[in-house]
Amino acid sequence: MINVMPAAIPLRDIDSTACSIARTMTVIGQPWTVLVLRDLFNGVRRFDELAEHLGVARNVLARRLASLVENGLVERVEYREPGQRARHEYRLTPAGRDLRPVLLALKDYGDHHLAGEDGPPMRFRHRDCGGEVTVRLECSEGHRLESSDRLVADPGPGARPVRRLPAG
Amino acid sequence: MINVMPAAIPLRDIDSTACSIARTMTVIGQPWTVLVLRDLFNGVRRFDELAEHLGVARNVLARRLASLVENGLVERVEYREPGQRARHEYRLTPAGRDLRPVLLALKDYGDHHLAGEDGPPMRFRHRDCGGEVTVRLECSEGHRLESSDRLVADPGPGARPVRRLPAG
DNA sequence: CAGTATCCCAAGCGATACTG
DNA sequence: CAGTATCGCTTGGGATACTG
Repeated sequence: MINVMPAAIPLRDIDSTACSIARTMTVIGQPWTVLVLRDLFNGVRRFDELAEHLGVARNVLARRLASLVENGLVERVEYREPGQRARHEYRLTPAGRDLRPVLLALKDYGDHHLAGEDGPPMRFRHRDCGGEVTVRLECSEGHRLESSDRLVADPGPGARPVRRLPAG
Repeated sequence: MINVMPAAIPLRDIDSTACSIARTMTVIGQPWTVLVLRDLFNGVRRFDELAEHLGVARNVLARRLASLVENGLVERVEYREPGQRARHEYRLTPAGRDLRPVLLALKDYGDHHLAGEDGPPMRFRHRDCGGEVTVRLECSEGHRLESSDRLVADPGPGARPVRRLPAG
């Protein structure tokens, strides 16, 4: 049993933008970004391939990739196949690969609530056994949370009160 | 050991928009939407509260809430405290609550990669034991995936080939 | 309190054309 | 192949004022 400290700052007084969810959204929240990441996870790596598969304007794709590189999620790598001229490709960095649970959670939700009659368009499987992979909630004591209503939020050490404008 | 069928359609030939990730993003991908959901999860329920806490323009908030209601993630409920006049509040529906893993995955990523020196601004704990809750990847055979590179994607039953424009 | 209506303005998408 | 440059146009945010 872990001791739960009383909340110093009520949740609703925490600065809304100093929040890990908000911060992550600033990095992946723009249109196309998540789909670019999905394709990178799926092995689509070259600029033209991405542009065609996504159906996105090329300048937009260039911006998104630049932003992903700038944020350290993707790296641009030059490589040369034997006998070919040099090319470059985009690869997820370790930090980028850490977004896998986000994409998987998005996929799980879509499968459950937005899929057609045919079932999910894509599947993620465990490479070792072929079992279908999903996200689960689990606490540090090893309990699995079947339902998310056993979960409670409170402020952490980095919480900041809302900055209100000084009256006057 | 589950038998893994060979992929009928190569991954990169799957229609990019007929994808559970893309579908979920159409529902929660607009600016502010995820933060509205976060606040609803945290118990902020009334329009003005949301507007003030988020710092969003009121017409924008109205649009976002309407969209969430339309998509079945949120419901608008009228209620009356004794002696008060009627009010209404916004509540997550069961479908909306199913987005919890998405928000938690976003939070986990932000905590690991984008948090300041003070540590995470918010914590999710197991109501029963106080342990910190995180997302995990797990397969249907019960194996936990410590690293996401043990994961492989392939087309599911709902996969559709890219619709190419007929040449001509 | 809980929105709606209106306006202005900036960001940003997509198309197209161009470059190494 | 892999982008960059430019442009027109729409979307959509924010501020403000108004309504039940």
